[in-house]
Amino acid sequence: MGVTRSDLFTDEQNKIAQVAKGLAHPARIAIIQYLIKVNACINGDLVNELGLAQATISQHLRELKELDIIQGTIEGTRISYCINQNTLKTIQKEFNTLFDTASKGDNCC
Amino acid sequence: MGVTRSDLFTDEQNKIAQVAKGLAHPARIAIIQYLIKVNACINGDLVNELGLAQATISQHLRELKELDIIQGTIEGTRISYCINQNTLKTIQKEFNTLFDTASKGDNCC
DNA sequence: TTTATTCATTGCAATATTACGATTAATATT
DNA sequence: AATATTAATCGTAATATTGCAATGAATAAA
Repeated sequence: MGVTRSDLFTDEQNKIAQVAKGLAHPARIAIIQYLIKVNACINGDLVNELGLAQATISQHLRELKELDIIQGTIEGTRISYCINQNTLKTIQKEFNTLFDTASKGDNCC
Repeated sequence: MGVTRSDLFTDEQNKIAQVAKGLAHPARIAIIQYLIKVNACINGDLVNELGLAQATISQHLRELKELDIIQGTIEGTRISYCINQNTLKTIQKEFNTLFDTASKGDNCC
């Protein structure tokens, strides 16, 4: 065990959970917020900004990149990272869909 | 290591990450969706619905309860669970705040 | 060419999460 | 009282995540 039984759930449920997992670390929230603020930056900037080791930042960036929340452009020895606004908009819609249906029901117990 | 350095981040960043972590499992998404659909249900209903063991469902319910996303009312030997709509609305606002600022900037790299 | 800069990757240790059987506690039912 | 139902909790195993030092690869600068 220790492994999520994703076979038991719908693609939609797995997808939302996966995105939520991508947002489930304050460093990754901080990276997203910083990228929104400065539009684009490199790994080294985030190391200074967040105070985590370079390898750790790199790991968080990879996770965000795998979810297509950010993208990177090679510039010599540097890689310029930025937000993928389309993905973020899609995620926002998915969360809102989940939340909106809740406010329609009667209250409860 | 293996422990999140939450001291490095703002309360807001930690809070959003914590909520995201609560949503970061398909079973918990499924529980939320099911509760929205049927308004209220008990642990046993979710065991049948999701196909996970009773102890596992109980664990997921506790996590959702700790985040105040759901609440439970004791009814004899049963506990009736339901969505806490206020919390869900607050969460929705927090996520939208995070995402909305992103669409204002220039695109990027 | 040598050195510096930048970042991904690897390997490891510490901790967290997921899942479930077994047990316990509490209330209903007979 | 004895039994059934329901769900929390405990203990344990398997796996995932977090963090960092060290290394490697790639380009830039001297």
